[in-house]
Amino acid sequence: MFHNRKPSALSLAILGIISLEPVSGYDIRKIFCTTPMGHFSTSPGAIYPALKRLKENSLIKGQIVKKNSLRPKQIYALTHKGLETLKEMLVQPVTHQDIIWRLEEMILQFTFIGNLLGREQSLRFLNELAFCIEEYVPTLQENINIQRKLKNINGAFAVEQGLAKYRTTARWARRVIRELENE
Amino acid sequence: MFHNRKPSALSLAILGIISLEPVSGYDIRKIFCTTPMGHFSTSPGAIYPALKRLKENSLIKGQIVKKNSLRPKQIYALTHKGLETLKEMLVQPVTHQDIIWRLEEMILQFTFIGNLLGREQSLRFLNELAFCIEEYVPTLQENINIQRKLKNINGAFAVEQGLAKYRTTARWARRVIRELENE
DNA sequence: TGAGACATGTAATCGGTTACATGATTCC
DNA sequence: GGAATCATGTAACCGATTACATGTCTCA
Repeated sequence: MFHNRKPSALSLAILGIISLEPVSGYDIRKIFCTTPMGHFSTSPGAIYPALKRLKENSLIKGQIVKKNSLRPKQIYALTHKGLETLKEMLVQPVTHQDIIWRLEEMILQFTFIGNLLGREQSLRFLNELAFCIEEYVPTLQENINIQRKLKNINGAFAVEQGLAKYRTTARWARRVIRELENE
Repeated sequence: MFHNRKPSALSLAILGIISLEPVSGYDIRKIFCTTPMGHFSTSPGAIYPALKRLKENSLIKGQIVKKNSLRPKQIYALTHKGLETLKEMLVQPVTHQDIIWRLEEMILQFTFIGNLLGREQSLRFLNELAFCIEEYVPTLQENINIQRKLKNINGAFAVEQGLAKYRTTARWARRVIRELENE
């Protein structure tokens, strides 16, 4: 895992949550159920197997609270390897592909960058994000024109929605950059 | 399929594309590769199996072009059942859950509503979408306050991004409603 | 002492990703 | 006749969903 393939968004979210403070599987599920992070699944059938995989790959370790119980409760913490892996993931440059296919995951990454890597990396990340989006916007604009020429009215409207969302995200990034710089 | 479970977003996209005009699998893939609809996979390993399933469920039928060939080329069209199924999916009311978990899919649906069901249904859909989003916004706002209280600075910023995106989508919907009404 | 929240998990199924394989057509 | 593009598919793998199962603690 993570050597040969990208982690799922859910695994990343779990690693990030655990990096803030050690928690149990149930705690993680509660966070997913009560915050927008729940966007990446709230199902125990996804969360517990994901924890199992992370543990098998030595990215997290579980401390068993109630011993001698048929229902062992575990508190998970990052291992050294887990922390390094997470940090390495968070310093990766933002790519064109990322903003097309994984924008939500990028925002998730930003959440953890502040805590683990500090302001400078947050700024680096936001600048790259804004740059990639601004680079992508003309492509969408062109696509709107194509849809209009094809008389695909709703299609053109739909792409406009995508465009508006990207613009909003770029503006958000620029605003947060200013706020972080003025601290 | 579709009797007992929701179709995947990819299946819906394929049905919608075919509803516009009969096309081959390759044509579909080209559309995915060259438009933002590609958000729902561009991989032949997803598209061809999806076509196969749709065909097995009699939602589409394929007309074989080159007969007696080892590589039969097929042009797919909706069956009566397929058209009815698609229409039925598109008249479903927009729910709270939809805008949290499937917003992109909702926009995709809007693309096809105009062609298949006309202006009135487009307006119905957009009104429901805007209403659900506006209902959801306060929840996000509250979550931002919670994150701030927890001193989770980047977390608060991240939720702000989600909020801004929802607001943008609601404004987009309201704007498109006005444009459709003034036609 | 029973209800409900806390807490952890498994099994069946399904669909997407990646990588691979292969045939058909076009054009130089 | 070779390269590129058109065109259709399969196989291994993986992770998410749904539904189910079960144990534990708290408090009225």
